[in-house]
Amino acid sequence: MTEQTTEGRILEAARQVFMRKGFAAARMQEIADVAGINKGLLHYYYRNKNKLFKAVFDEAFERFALQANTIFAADIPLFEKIESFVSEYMDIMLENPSLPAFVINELNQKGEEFVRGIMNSKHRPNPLPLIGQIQLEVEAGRIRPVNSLHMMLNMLSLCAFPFIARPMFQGIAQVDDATYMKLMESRKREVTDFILNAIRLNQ
Amino acid sequence: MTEQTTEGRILEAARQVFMRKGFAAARMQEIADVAGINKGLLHYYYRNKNKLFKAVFDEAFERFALQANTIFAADIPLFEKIESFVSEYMDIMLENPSLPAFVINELNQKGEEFVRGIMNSKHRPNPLPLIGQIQLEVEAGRIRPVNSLHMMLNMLSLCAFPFIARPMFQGIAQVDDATYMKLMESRKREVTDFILNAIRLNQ
DNA sequence: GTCTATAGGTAGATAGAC
DNA sequence: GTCTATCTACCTATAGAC
Repeated sequence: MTEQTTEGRILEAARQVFMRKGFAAARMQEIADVAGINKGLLHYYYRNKNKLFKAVFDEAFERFALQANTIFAADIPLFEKIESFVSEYMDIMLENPSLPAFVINELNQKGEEFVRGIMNSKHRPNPLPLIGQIQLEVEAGRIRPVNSLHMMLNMLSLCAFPFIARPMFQGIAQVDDATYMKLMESRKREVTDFILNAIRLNQ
Repeated sequence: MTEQTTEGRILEAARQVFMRKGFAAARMQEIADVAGINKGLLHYYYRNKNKLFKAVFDEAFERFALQANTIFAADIPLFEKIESFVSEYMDIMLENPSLPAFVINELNQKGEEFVRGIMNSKHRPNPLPLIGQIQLEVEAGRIRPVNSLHMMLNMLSLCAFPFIARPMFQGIAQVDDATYMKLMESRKREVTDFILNAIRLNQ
């Protein structure tokens, strides 16, 4: 799967290094080493560290936002939507376990300006369709009277947190990487049931 | 509330800068400026950047672990424990909103060695009492048959994630700092109900 | 396009005067 | 204890040969 073009190999190497170290601790030299090319070439393709980082970050962020928005806006019943959100969202993270922490960390450390730039991009997350749908179900009395904003936050929290807090979790639970992955796999069913039970009315 | 001793003012300044920028992006010069002292003094009190950072991080981590462990091990019924955990844990974070993201970010970026050191410390988080208690309730048939490890993860996720993902959340929901804080305050009740409803048996 | 060499700037840390 | 001055190392970025 190694990229063939130099530009592609640089981007792939940058992904690795930026995700592991974060922007501030990442070194252009290390990216060049991982890519197996000379440091000067990084500046030939991407003028400076910031632009290289932005290329990596934007791609990572959009992958998440796009997938999420597709599910948020899908025209299916709420319970099905919750199930597909949890399952599909956790699948993306399982394929790319360090991506969520990377995005969150950088949003926390870069300044407000950076965050504003991201949030004004075309592919920003837009949970409004889901929030509206939850509200409708509440008003129709078909689920418990939950606050729709908090409800959406709950869904995100339950899916994403275990990946973001992975080092802490593995440290506490004393599990190796393979076990951790299996736990995340089984978590899809567990979280779906948890959410559905929380909002289902007693029949 | 300004610290009187020089050492105290250094530590307070280091807290501010490290929490906002993270270890790698934090500058000793900025810490000195915030503390209103000379850069050389930082090295007089704390030999180097690493030691100063460790002083800040350890204190932050232990504050969280200690409070959590107290609740985890309390000898009270599960439903009360959930309620007090959510309420008290979110209170700590409300008093110190950038602390959870700081701890998580650094655990993600520093190497395995660092994480191992933290997790072997005396005051590491120990959720075993809570996990055992959940398991007992399940076996006794008093709550739904949830997986106790995931259940504990759910509690942590619902409380901590909104603070860790705060920039993203505020960006998406377009809310200012004051509104955000009010939302987190109301979230205590919302999350408690959410969890209890998820595990309560239909009577 | 890709390399070598190096400029230019900055960070952490130390030495030594007061 | 606190400051000034400075050393050394490293990092980003550029210039220029091939």
